[in-house]
Formats: sequence, C-alpha cells, structure tokens
Amino acid sequence: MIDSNRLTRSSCTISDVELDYRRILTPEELELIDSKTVEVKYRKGEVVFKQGSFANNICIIHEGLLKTYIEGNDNRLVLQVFSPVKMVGLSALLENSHVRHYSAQVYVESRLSLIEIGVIRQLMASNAAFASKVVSLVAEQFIITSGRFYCLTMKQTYGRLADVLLCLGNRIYRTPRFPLQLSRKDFAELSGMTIESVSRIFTKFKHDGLISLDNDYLELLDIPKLEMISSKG
Amino acid sequence: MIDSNRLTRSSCTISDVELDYRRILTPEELELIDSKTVEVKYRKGEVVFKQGSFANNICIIHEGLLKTYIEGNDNRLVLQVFSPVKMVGLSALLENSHVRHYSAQVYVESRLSLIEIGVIRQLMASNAAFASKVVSLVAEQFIITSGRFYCLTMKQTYGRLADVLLCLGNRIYRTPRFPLQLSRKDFAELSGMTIESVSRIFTKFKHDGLISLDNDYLELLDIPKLEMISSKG
DNA sequence: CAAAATATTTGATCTAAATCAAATATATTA
DNA sequence: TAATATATTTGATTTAGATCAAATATTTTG
Repeated sequence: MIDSNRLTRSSCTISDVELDYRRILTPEELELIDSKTVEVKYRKGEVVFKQGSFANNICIIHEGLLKTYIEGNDNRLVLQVFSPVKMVGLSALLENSHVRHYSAQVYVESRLSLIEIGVIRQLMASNAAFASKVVSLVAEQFIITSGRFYCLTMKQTYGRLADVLLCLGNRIYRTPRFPLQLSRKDFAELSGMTIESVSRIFTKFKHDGLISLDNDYLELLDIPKLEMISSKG
Repeated sequence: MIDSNRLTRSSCTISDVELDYRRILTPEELELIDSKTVEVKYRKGEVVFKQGSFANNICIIHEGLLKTYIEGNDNRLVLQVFSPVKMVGLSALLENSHVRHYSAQVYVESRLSLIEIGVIRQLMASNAAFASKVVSLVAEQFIITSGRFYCLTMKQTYGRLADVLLCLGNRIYRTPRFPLQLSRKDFAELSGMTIESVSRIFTKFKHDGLISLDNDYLELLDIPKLEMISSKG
C-alpha cells in the first residue's frame, strides 16, 4: 500500500519527481536551452532572487542548499527547501505575471544554473511532453507545500521540529549523521517557532537520546521515536 | 504599480487566470473532451472526492461553492475555496501518482462537470498550448495557496477572519452584502481558529460597525478598516 | 591574542487563543 | 406545537509558546 502521508502531512519539501527533462528534448531544443543557460556560484547567504522582482529565469540547483520564502512586513515564511538536483522558481510560469511571488536564498555555498524563462516558455509551447513534465513538477510543488502548510498549522512545536530533522536526515543529507549547516535561526524559521523554542526542544531531544550534537555534526539517534513525535503533532 | 500583495499575503483563494481553455482546443479536441465529460449536481455538504482515493477526473465548478482540504487525524486544513467557473483537482496531474492528496466538498448545492483525467493527460501530451495553460493554472494555485499559508501562519485571529470576510465580499460573492451560507464552523475552519473565537470576533466586528448580520445576510460595512486589520495581522 | 560581535542557552513572565462550561438561540423532528 | 437536537454566544480557566532578560558560548575582527 502506498503512503501518501509524507506528502500530505509533513513539512519536508524535497521532491520525488525526477528532473529528467533533458531526455524529452530534441537535440536542437537541447542546444537552444543550453545556449540560454548560465552557471552561477552563490556564497553562503546570498539571495538568488527577490519577491517582487521580474522573473527572468528558472534555476536548477546542482550543488548546495537553498530555500524559497515569502517576505512579510517583519517576518518570513519558508515555502520550500531545495537540494540538488531540483528546479526552482517554476511558479513564475504563471501567465500574465512576470513577477516573483517569493524570494530565494542559499543556505551554503551553492552552484546553480539559470535558464532564461523565455526559452522555457518557448519549449513549453512547442513541446507538449516538456510542458507535461513542467505540469508534473509544479503540481508536486503544490502538493508538497500544502503538506508543509498542514504541518505548520496543525502540529505543535515538537512535531514540527521533529519533522524538519527527519527531512534533513532522510531526504536532504540522506544519512542520520550530517553536518550542521543551519543555525538555530534557520531551524526556527523552518519549523515556524522562535529561536528560544528551538533551543529548548533541542536540549530536550538531546536529553531524551533522540539526537546528538557534537562538533558541528547532528545525528538522529532514534528515528522511530522522532517519527512518532512528528505524527502525533 | 502592480500589487502582488493579495496573492502573496492573503488567505483568499480565488483565481485570476481565465478558464478559457476551450479557445485553445481544436474542434476535434473539443468533441473528444466533451465526450468524456459528465455533469453532476451535488447537494449541500456532499463530498466530491476523497483524499487517498484514485483521481479519475478533473472538476469544473459551474454553480455553487466548494472547498478542498487536507484531512488529518482529527482536523482539517482548508486549502482552497472555489467558486464558478474554476477547475478543481488539477494537482492530480502529478505523474506517477494517481491518488488525491486532498478532499473536496461542496458548501452549498453545486453543479460541476467532471472530465476524465485520461483525456486531460492526452490533450496535454498532444496540445502544447493546452499544457501551458494547465501549467499556468497549477502555478497560480501554488502561489495562491502559499499566500493563504502565509496568512494562516503569520497573522493573528482578527487579521485572518478579516481576510476571509474580504475574500467573500470582494471575490466570491462580488458584493459587500451577501447571503450567509457558511456556518461558524466553516468560518473557523477557513480562518484556522475555533468556533468560539470566530463568534467572539464577529461580536466585536459588529460592535465596531465593521460588519452587520441580519436575517441570513452578512454585510461588510467598513471595508477599508477590515483591510487594515487584515494587513496589520 | 584580546576585544567586540554574534549565537545559543536558560529562566521568568506574559499573552493570544484554546479549552472547558453553561446559557441562549435556532433548526429539526415527532 | 412541543420536544429534541444542533448551532451560537458568552464567561471562566488553562496553556503552549512567545516575549523579555540575562548568562554563557562561539565566532569574528583589529
């Protein structure tokens, strides 16, 4: 039986859809897309694009880690986290709206390629299989973000933080022991709480033997229990 | 200057993208799609589709009002509200996943047409302009739901309820005075709070002259002030 | 390396909104 | 129409988590 639980009720934002769009394109189309692609390196904390600015490209992350977020008056809501190899900024393909509806920023040094959005629109208009692929990617982002939405509005702080830790271990770093590249502030933002609450829950999790924190590495020691905390809310 | 504020920071879920996909299709394609479409009437409160079930159609709402929502253990998160004429259930177009990730239910008696999902996939694969249209619709849903996400996680109860009232007046009924078809429970679910909180805030809003409630009609008396409450959170 | 700046932890207090409880009001049914 | 069920309002109490405040730790910089 299939478990649709992760998508619908967890805060994890990592995609399952394969980014194998190149297979779909003809040699001429590949040449076209490559001629309109540049590769850019971003240093830790640099902003890739800003909410409200004109959207002139679609990004693919090849190395690193980045987040997309809505900026409010004095707060931010993280929409998604992207690790390699994923497409970022697809919702700029909304017709009649050439503006970013959210910002993007890298957590760590990252390597992205930027594809001119005009080419993407052009390929969508000429290659239906490519357009179908884009539908699938955007639909998945919708479902994933809805799941995160559910998590942040329905679960309590412990469940939300457990969720974020599980996502990091299972899907981003793909190992229970991983380098701690995120600050408490990043965790707070990701799990929708204050820095102080994150700190307190980390202390509790450490004390209960769920995680360990030693020289810049975080290890998930009791994944089943973390999963229980995540699902109970 | 364009205001992207409504989309990015309000709980309103009503689309701006025109549902003019029929213009895009050839006469043969129109015949095909029509041969795979049925019209169904739903009575108040009936469920159109359930989270976890197989997705075999895309819905278009012609009359009435419906919501999509994620079902948790003992709670629900309303993702979007749809009024005529909108497409519902598009995210089922995610490849390799034929399951609904959320449920849909009508608030009032509604008339929908149901289009077999296979036809939609087929048309997307053969007609790139149609597929591009679908990308635009799904991208818009993503952005709209993200805005609602922001609203429900960042604003306080007064702002959230003001938001819902403004959406009803401005975009769903398109008049400041409209029939009260939603219960307190519906409002509570829409604005992410308890029935008691809704009731208390309604009393306050009535007392402050922002709204009036008389025999089954709700009227927005002071829209600028409601907008201020919505934006201040 | 010391000093300054920044990040994290821990404790005390406060508060928005939930929960609990009971009183109306409205709708439904016999 | 009375009786029952359901929905709404209002008040009292509780609580999860924020805010405020101060003490470490860690990092950065001159």
